[in-house]
Amino acid sequence: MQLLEENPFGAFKQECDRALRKALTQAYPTFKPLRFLVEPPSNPQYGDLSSTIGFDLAKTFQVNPSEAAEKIFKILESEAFNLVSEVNLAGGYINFKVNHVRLAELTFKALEKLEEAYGLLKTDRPEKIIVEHTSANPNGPLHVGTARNAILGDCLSRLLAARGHQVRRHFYVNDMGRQVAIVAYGYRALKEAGLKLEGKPDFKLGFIYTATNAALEIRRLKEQLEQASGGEAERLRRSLDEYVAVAAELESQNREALYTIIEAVKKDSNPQESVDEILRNYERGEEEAVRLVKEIVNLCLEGFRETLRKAGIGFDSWDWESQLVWEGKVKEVLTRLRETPYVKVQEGALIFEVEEAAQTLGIRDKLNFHDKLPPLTLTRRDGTTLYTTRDIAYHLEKFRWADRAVNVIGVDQKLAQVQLKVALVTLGVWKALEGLYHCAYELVKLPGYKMSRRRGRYVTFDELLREAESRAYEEVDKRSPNLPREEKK
RNA sequence: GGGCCCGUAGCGCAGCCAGGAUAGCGCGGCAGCCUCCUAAGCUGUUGGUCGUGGGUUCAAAUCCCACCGGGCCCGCCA
Repeated sequence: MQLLEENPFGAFKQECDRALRKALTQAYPTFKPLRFLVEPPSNPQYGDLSSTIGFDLAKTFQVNPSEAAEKIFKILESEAFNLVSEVNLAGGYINFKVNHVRLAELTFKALEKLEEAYGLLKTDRPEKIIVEHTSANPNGPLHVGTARNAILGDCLSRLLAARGHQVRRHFYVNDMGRQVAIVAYGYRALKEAGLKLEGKPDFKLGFIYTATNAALEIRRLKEQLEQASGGEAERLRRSLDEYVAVAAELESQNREALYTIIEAVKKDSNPQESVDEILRNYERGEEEAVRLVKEIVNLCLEGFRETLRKAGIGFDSWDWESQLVWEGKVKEVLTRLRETPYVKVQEGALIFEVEEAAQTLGIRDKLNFHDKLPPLTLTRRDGTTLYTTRDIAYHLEKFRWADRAVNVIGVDQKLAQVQLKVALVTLGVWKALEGLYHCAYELVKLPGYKMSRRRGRYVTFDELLREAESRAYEEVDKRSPNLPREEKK
């Protein structure tokens, strides 16, 4: 018997449970226990496993708990046990003690047989699971927020794999966002000026992003200020001051690069439009835009990979958002959703009535969302798609292979994840109802410091790793000062 | 305004869904342990009004209600 060979304590537990069930069919044949009847007691002095069966019986049959327990206990006394060394009665409780000699013997045998796999109980029903995690925007280095995501996702993947599931780790490359287009704008300006930055690629791009964003914001705010007055002007001025401060900080890092970008924005008659143009051209698959954006995204991912390697985190697949769009998967989703009765056109935009869909499909109370579900905008008035719309296409792809898709994403995305689930079920992917799992985590908050990607204020994952390493070194050095330098890690 | 999540030892958390015995774990603190192989370790110990107040129950950290404190969401953003 496998349980005995691989999980001796589990066998002990099963033995107790079975004996109790057998006794129950004799003493209380109508009683139907719904879960495991034994659990570890609050205090080990009572035994190794314990059952509160007396109290459960007392409730259903209106009897005294200790009497009910005693009735069961009397039957157990004549039971021939293998791993149980002692059964005792204590009020409504029945406690079991394990035969330690036998258990130890079996445990050592199991260790010999399983070696490192000991204790990792395999599931009876292995599933194909895609864990999507990290998925950071490729416009700067990974920071402590995305680090939390990466570590969580990687741990979860390892646990699921250890359980015997078929796990694939995916990174969703968000290359169609406005943020990437902003980096592309600044990157192009530097390239045209023949300027090359030094350093780790994702850090370089992080600088370019923040600098370009600041330059664009400063110009936009100045233009708006010319026509504003009163409180509105005050608000704009405050915002402007902030970005000027950001620019001043960047100036101390790389003055030449910053001014090259500012000059480019100054010369541009409509820089915002230029950014949008890059975005549009990229979405269209226009050659030059594709070359530019792909170049910077690949550079950024190179930086990500280096950081993640240091943390021992790897991926099986890097899924590009653009691929979904260019292959027509997003269009297909829209076509199929339009055929459902839940999608309507509102002022030119395509709206998916999520609440209505959930109710009609009868999945409303399986969503764990108790407020009215707001509608989801699938396309803007100009026909362009939104993030969640592309995410629907992405998850359709995931579920072609996977039984389950786990998304490690911050709690702030809760609603979007529910909307995504409803959309998937609407498109007939019923396994998404149980299989799409949002592994939500709280956003990282640093005391007295507000992180902001746009303002270039963030603590990077690399810094965190360096800090962890140096603190570990310090600690080891303190405790054993005479060891050689290889004591690192 | 509506909804969701969180509040348990100095810090980080488990236990709550399916209520039971003296509320656990890690870190930290404190006290010990190296004339030989990893002390990068081990042993012991300290430490809690389970956010507050009601209610249900023989029994509440656990269920119900109210309140307090913190976070999040309710975009033609991602």
